[in-house]
Amino acid sequence: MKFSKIPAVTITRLSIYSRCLETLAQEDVKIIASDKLAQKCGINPAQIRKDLAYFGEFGIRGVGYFVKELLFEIKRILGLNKTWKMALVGIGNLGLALVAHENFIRQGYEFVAVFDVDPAKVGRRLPSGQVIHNMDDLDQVVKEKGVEIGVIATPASKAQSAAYRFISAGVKALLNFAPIQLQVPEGMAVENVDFTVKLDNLAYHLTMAES
Amino acid sequence: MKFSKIPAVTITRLSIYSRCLETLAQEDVKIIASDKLAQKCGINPAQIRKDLAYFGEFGIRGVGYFVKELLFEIKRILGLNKTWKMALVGIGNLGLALVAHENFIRQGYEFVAVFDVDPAKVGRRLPSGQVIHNMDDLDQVVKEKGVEIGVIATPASKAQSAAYRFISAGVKALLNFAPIQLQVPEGMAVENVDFTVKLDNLAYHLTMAES
DNA sequence: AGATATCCGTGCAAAATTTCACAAATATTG
DNA sequence: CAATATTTGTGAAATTTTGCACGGATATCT
Ligand SMILES: NC(=O)c1ccc[n+]([C@@H]2O[C@H](COP(=O)([O-])OP(=O)(O)OC[C@H]3O[C@@H](n4cnc5c(N)ncnc54)[C@H](O)[C@@H]3O)[C@@H](O)[C@H]2O)c1
Ligand SMILES: NC(=O)c1ccc[n+]([C@@H]2O[C@H](COP(=O)([O-])OP(=O)(O)OC[C@H]3O[C@@H](n4cnc5c(N)ncnc54)[C@H](O)[C@@H]3O)[C@@H](O)[C@H]2O)c1
Repeated sequence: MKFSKIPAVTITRLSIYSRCLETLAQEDVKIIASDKLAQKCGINPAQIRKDLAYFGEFGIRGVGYFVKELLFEIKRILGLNKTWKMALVGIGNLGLALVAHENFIRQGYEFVAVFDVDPAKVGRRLPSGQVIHNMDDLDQVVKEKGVEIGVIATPASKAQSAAYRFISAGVKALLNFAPIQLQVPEGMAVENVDFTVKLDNLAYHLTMAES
Repeated sequence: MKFSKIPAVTITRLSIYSRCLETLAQEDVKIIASDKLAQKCGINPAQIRKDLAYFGEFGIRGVGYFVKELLFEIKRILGLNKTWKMALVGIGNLGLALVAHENFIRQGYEFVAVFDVDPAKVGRRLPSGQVIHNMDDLDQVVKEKGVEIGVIATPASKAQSAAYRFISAGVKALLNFAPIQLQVPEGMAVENVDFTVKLDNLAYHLTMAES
């Protein structure tokens, strides 16, 4: 496990570069310099070069980077040269939007199973094809389908227990939409998506700007 | 404008502390030490004290912090002693979930208007009460209702134009759900909520953990 | 009351991250 | 082909952020 010393922000930025490069590739841009890419991402150009330097040399001096090649390399680094299998717990308002979102599959992420406790929902088939499973079947279904990433979209009060279910089924990565800090064993990867934190940042900024 | 030297991460953490303190208040915990709070948030206790020190002294040595008092102070710092008025553009799958989310109002954020281009949607009233406006009315409605935060949930290709609309209507803060980097004038506050970036982080972690 | 334990606020050092600036490599121009 | 212009990759400096460790304030125990 060469966890080495690569900063988490670097990974986050790689993801942003990848996004940007995808757009450029669509626009049929062949080559791009770190300056231009930096401008597009709102990031310092030296930063981009430093980030890439953790993983190798991908550019040509005096020229720049081949868009497609760099995109391919970044995706390889991030592990996006495969499709990751996700399962969702809590198919409410947000869960439905997530499962319906067809961009995920294009990015290499697929919902292979969904779960809920609501008896009115369990057993129904979603427009995207998945049948809503009972929570009792989580362990079995997760193992059967080889789920790698667990997505939690239950009410906050149920998120921790949902996390435990995933953990004991052997899932090693969680994406949590509930506004709580999950307690997980060492070695688990947890990412929180928290809209309110972002809103609070905006509120602070607006409040400061006034004074 | 005393933008001072307060790190953005500090603001983000304040938001997390506030979340945690709210839970504690509900559990009727009166007093908490930085060590305990730190544990709950997965953060170093000195960090918490440092963060708070930017804004004043809120604790009592040998005792800790009064939960309710600290919560109040943090909310005041973040500017949450008022309700912020938001408008949403793009009432699709995600937009519907956002508008339906009743936690926002509890946290001090309210959707006072929603917009879309789809003629089939414009004019309809949502269960949460708002009528879907045409994009042409954005400028007027935003000014009329005093919208302070613009939320963008359109397809990525339309997000920049939606941003322009908000900007020219005088909105100073944007919450962007589309997976692109918005170009905005100096002084605007923009926060991106990007699920895929989070997923990419998980994918990287899982890929590394294997080797 | 004195001794002991707890815990905040903060100076300072360490660690992490960002940015600069320049050599080296490639391209272009006259 | 030499001179000039780009642009990467990277060491070193600058900046930011984190974490330690301790003085001082408060509480508790004997
Ligand atoms: N909707 C949003 O825009 C939004 C925004 C920010 C955060 N969130 C967070 O996302 C989560 C989901 O939000 P939502 O709006 O979809 O809520 P919701 O109430 O619409 O849906 C929750 C779903 O979880 C299911 N559920 C409840 N308990 C469960 C359990 N123990 N196991 C499995 N499933 C269970 C419910 O049956 C329901 O289908 C919440 O934590 C919310 O705070 C949502
Ligand atoms: N649904 C998700 O879970 C999810 C996840 C990650 C990111 N996103 C992003 O959020 C955004 C919205 O996603 P969605 O799933 O709700 O998409 P959607 O297609 O369901 O909804 C988009 C809505 O925007 C409206 N719209 C289109 N062009 C517009 C314009 N010019 N002005 C105003 N409104 C316009 C459409 O009529 C539609 O109602 C997208 O950028 C998407 O990439 C969504």
